[in-house]
Amino acid sequence: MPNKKNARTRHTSVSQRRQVTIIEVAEAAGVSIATVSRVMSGSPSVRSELVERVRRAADELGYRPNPAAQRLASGVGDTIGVVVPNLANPYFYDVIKAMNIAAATEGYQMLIADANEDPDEEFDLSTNLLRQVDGLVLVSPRMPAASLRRLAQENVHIVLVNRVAVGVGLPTVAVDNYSAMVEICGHLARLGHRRVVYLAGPELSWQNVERQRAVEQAEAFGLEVQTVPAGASIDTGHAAVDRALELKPTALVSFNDLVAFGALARLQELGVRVPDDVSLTGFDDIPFAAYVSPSLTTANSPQRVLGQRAWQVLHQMMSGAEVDDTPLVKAEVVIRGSTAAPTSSTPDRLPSRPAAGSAAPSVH
Amino acid sequence: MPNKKNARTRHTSVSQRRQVTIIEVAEAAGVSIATVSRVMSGSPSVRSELVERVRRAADELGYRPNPAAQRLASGVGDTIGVVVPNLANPYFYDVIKAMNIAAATEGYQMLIADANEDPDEEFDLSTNLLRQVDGLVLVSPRMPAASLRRLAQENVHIVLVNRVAVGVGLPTVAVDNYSAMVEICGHLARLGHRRVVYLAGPELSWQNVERQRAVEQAEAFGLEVQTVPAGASIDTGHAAVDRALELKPTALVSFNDLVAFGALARLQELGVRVPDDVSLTGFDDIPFAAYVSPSLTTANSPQRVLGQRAWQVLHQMMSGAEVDDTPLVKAEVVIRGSTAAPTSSTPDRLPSRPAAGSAAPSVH
DNA sequence: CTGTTAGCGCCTTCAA
DNA sequence: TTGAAGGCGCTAACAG
Repeated sequence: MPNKKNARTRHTSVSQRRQVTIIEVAEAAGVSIATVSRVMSGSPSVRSELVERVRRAADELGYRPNPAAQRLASGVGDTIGVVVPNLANPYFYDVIKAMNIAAATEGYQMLIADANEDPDEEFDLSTNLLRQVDGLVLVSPRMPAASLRRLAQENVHIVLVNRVAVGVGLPTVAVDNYSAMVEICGHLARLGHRRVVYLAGPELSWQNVERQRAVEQAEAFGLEVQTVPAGASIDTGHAAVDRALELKPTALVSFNDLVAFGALARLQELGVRVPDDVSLTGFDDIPFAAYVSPSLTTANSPQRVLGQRAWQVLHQMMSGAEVDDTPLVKAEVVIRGSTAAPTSSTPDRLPSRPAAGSAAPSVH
Repeated sequence: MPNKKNARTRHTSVSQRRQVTIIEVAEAAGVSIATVSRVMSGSPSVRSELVERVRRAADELGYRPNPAAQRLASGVGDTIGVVVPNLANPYFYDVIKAMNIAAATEGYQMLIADANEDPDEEFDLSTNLLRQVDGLVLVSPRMPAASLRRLAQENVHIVLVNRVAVGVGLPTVAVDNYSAMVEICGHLARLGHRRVVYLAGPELSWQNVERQRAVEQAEAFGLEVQTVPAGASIDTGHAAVDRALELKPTALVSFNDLVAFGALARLQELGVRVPDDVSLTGFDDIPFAAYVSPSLTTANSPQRVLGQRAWQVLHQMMSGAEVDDTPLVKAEVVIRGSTAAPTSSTPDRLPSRPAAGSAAPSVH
């Protein structure tokens, strides 16, 4: 508890009024606190006259139950926790937003934690949240399976999003990354591409593992695949391009859209044209993928569905229902302007200018 | 409390263990619960030998204090609430993320609520959150001043972000929208633009009021300004373009970047070239503004600073410190590719094709 | 420095 | 259908 009570600033002029408790309501209504409690929780076994009286007293006094007390007494609350690797990634927002809406519909609130792409922090935040929420959603967790297993042992309901962990016994909601990525590679192969570089995501990311597996699998289609480590954000994509180009690929396959954006910016700085000189693909189809230029060929990972389903599963667990193991969610490949057939004259030497003029976007 | 306890699914195989309480730790360590409490809260007045014994007992048993009980007993907690109009707007990401990081550094957690651009829900969510958090941040609230005033009366610390409300007595952290928008208009005027349409944001948004005020003020520069209502999201921008074009402007000034993105997409569908046929500006400089094509002229609203400052102010209030009224944060205008001098041949009739080929991004 | 003891506000048997 | 009373787990005086 980092806090002290009883603060006062020149902004808080009005005399702070204490919390209205159930006792005051009971007195005002001339009933016992038990009755008030019953009325507040909508118990049917209260004479309607009393219900009326209590209701009136309650909102005249502006009574609102104290959640901490409710939770302490009843053992349950109305909030769920969510841990994400990085709050700055739009991909997660859609998942979170969908989840939040679904949860709010049933009266639940959301405690959010940002792990900053750090697996250890992820675990710490999770254990911490565990104590105060009724359910926990881990979105794309990077923490090791052993950590997940420890969490699974705890007395809280947990669901995993976009992380399939075998032998952990946690229900999972995930996208079929593999198939979609195979399709993307197939698309490139059909266009006539041969040399492809995969701009890899975070090593510990299940999604990265799946996508990379697919890309490598694509060698069966005659693609020659090499991998360059990048990450999950715009700047890692930007930074990885130079190494990737040394391998003289005709196409760059990015871990996700953000990496692709970064790569695109760098390519433009270098004067390498997309898709004329090199094709580029993303993954996730975040809302901006359609608005960059050239618009990005990517795979539409249905975030909203994921979010809704995650809540649905969690809710099932919390209400003691049997949990359906949900199948992988399909991701649709979206062909846009950033991919095309390779030209015969793949540039063997690159332009030496470090950056084009004012048109070149700067990366922060 | 929407919840029931005691759920069981085929996933939760291990026998759920009860919460370890302070009593068990006390017994295991052979001390009183008061001592355990002291040790856990780092009180200096405990013999180091006992500290040691308690610590060992605590983590052997895996003891973690129950936050609900702590909060009930002490009256304070360690979580702050945040209400945003729309979680899907990237503008808010950075504000939230910065705030979250700052708060986490001091041991605070974040309860998030999405008001879905609905002022009433905003108020409800706020009053609800009020009961269970130690501080509340309202980001760009659209609710009426009267509602804010009621909230201000409550026994919680509140800070406003990007909403200046006079006579409400709530500390505020905000961007200087007005000056930046005046600058944007000046930029257009210097380029030689005369007829400008403002794609307005949400009516109840203070930021919109400020930006619109600035645009209208720009008539002093010789700009002829007309306003078309749009909103705060991509699709509202997309939808507003047709009406805007009827006014035959040489430049479109958008409420924010998202609206500009939507407008850009629609303009491209119509075959109207940016900036050749019409210039376009945004506001906020979200990370993607540099990556669309043409890259967007906009104003860099320093979200991170806002987030940090919001936390700083809130923290000051919560710790009873005097609150500095912070001055408006300056927004820098960023000139990019979407603005240029108007050509003499402003298209009087538009191309009739409803949409260009595969290059036209689709809006969802 | 340490232990005892009231509560914090509410829920929930258990009787009536 | 209602009320009385015992906790929920912890903090914070207050004694010693």
